[in-house]
Amino acid sequence: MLRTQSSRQHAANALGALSLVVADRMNAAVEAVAALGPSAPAALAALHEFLDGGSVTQLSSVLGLTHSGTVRLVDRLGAEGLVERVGAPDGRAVSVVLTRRGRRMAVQILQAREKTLTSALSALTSDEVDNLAAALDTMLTTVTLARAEERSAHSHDRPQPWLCRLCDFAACGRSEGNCPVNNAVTTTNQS
Amino acid sequence: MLRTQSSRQHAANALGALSLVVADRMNAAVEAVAALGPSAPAALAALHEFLDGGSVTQLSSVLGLTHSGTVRLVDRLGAEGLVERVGAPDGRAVSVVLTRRGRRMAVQILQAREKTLTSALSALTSDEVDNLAAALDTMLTTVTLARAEERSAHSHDRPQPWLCRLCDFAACGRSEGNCPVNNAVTTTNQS
DNA sequence: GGCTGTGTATGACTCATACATATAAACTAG
DNA sequence: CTAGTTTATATGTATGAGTCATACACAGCC
Repeated sequence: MLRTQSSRQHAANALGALSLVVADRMNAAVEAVAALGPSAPAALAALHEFLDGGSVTQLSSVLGLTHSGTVRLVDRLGAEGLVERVGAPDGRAVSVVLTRRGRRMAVQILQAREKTLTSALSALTSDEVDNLAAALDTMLTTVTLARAEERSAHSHDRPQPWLCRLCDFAACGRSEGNCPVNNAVTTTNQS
Repeated sequence: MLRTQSSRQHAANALGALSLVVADRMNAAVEAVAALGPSAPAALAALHEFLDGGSVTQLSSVLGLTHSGTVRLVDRLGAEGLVERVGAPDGRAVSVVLTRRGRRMAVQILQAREKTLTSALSALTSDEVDNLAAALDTMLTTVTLARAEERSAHSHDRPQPWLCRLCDFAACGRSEGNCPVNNAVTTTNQS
């Protein structure tokens, strides 16, 4: 039926517009907090959430940057007193740890992000939010699987940035098994 | 009730993650087509959809670039044979028009965008899509109004990029009055 | 015909990133 | 125990998109 077709098209278009504007607003809110390059907020959030004390290489793969790009980024963050390089047990590796300022800033970043997101939801009723959440989870699963497939199909192209960058792990419900992204990747053993 | 609260938080987080990944994928799909800078696809789409023959200044405000940045962009697009500068009736102005190649590329860009978006929707039933579309429209209205308010509040900061860049006007239903963004701005006389 | 505003282009610079290479530490083989 | 290989980080150089300040070109008005 034609109605279904055009309805899907309208939904697709609205999804594109909303994704663009929400991502724009998140990035703007988040860069206002940490105004070093586009990757800096994601780096701080990642360190705060699960990577504190990690290596530069780990950080680079999370951000989808080259190693050298990540080195420069850590340099900038270090110059602002947001992170520190400390020696790792492995002599050649480096542990990147958040300073107190860095952690505060990471928290601010996550709060700014959440503020823009809840504001977008503000006109929806609780029921609508629940329905929306279900659809979002389904779509996240779909997209996560699609990404994994693309990556394994032609692995020559550049590393993809981490899908959950800027996520708030507590809100996402990862530890309770409610994160669709995490569930999708673990069932197909992708990182 | 706590359940509602945490449910909203989960929804917000999922919205952030999905927006980020969908925007990433759109941009990736679209930059693969036109590998000139991040703004090039949006410029071609805008010219194709509604701005063909427009001036550099108009383009710059649509893209949220400075005028000079837009001049460089038009230079690049021109060097690739995607657009042409032709004299406008006003001697100082310049009409930026798509070449045949440029228009083809714009169409490809919109198709690539639509492909990533429908793929994200693919696991949803028709009913779910309809519900989702309603929620998306509501959220688009909310966000559009929030943007307009911010813009009027402190108009000193840099121009915001156009919310509907990369939109497919046919799919969005703008001409039938179904575009929530357009409806929101016209009721508050913003552009 | 000379001002004043509007539209476009150019030059010098910034900044984040990539690419290629260098250094240094750890593992492994003989 | 020394030599070669792998892994991790750092640096030098280049690129490319964008900004700011400015210059140039035309239009309308007095």
